[in-house]
Amino acid sequence: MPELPEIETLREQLSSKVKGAVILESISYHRRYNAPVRSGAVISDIKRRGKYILLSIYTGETILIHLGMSGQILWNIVPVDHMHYKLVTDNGVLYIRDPRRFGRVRLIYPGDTYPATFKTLGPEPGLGLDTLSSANILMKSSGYIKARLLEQKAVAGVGNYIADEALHMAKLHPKTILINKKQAIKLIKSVNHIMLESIKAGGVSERDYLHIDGSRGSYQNQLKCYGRNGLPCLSCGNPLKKIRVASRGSTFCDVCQVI
DNA sequence: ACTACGTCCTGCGAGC
DNA sequence: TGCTCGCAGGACGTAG
Repeated sequence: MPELPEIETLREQLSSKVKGAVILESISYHRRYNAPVRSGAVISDIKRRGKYILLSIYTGETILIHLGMSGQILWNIVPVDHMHYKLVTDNGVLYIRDPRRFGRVRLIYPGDTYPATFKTLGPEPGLGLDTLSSANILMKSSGYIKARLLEQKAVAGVGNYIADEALHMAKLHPKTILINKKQAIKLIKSVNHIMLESIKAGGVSERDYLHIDGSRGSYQNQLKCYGRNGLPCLSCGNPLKKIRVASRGSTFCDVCQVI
């Protein structure tokens, strides 16, 4: 959390606010969140890659934002605590609140290298996703299937809830190692479907995640697996179980989801 | 080149 | 009631 659907929702919401806005001040309250952009710089565009938000500036710099697991972006709402960054523009103020401080803000200059994960990041989800290509990437990787999804090489932006939901939809146990092509394609299609549905619902506001106006997403109401440990599986009624896979909590149905 | 693991962090709920 | 403990979890640095 926040995963790709949450970040995409924030990007959409910020788009009309920041495009063309003139930056007046960029203030860092913690070294992890720092983008020393000069006053007067104009934001030309807002993009997203995986779970990153990229604010492009006309002169070529990019403000790179990652929200870690508890980060929030608020527009014209001053956080009461855990405020680590503020971007003042002539159109409003962008605040970053992040209780666990796993997030990051940095300024990329033209010619600078992006974080290492950008190199291995897989394709973006969407109606045009090449499911066969992503399935092949998934089949070439090794280890537990849950860990392989979280590597984000087959599809970018997968986090823990999307991985758990997709594995449940594709009826695969998180500790599955061997999968055939049919299973791989089904899993990729599940990932893509869940991401698109979650974007439609404005993401999951289960814990920290909020929209830029402080309102909540609603996809948490459609989760069939994640966060439902002990509750009945919505497919078969069997109580869902929780185990640790790749150092992460993994909720699954040991009747529906087989290795 | 690859994989695996420790690190960063605070809030909250479980258990004693 | 009040304490401690463990978990929540994405990305990155480093070790092997």
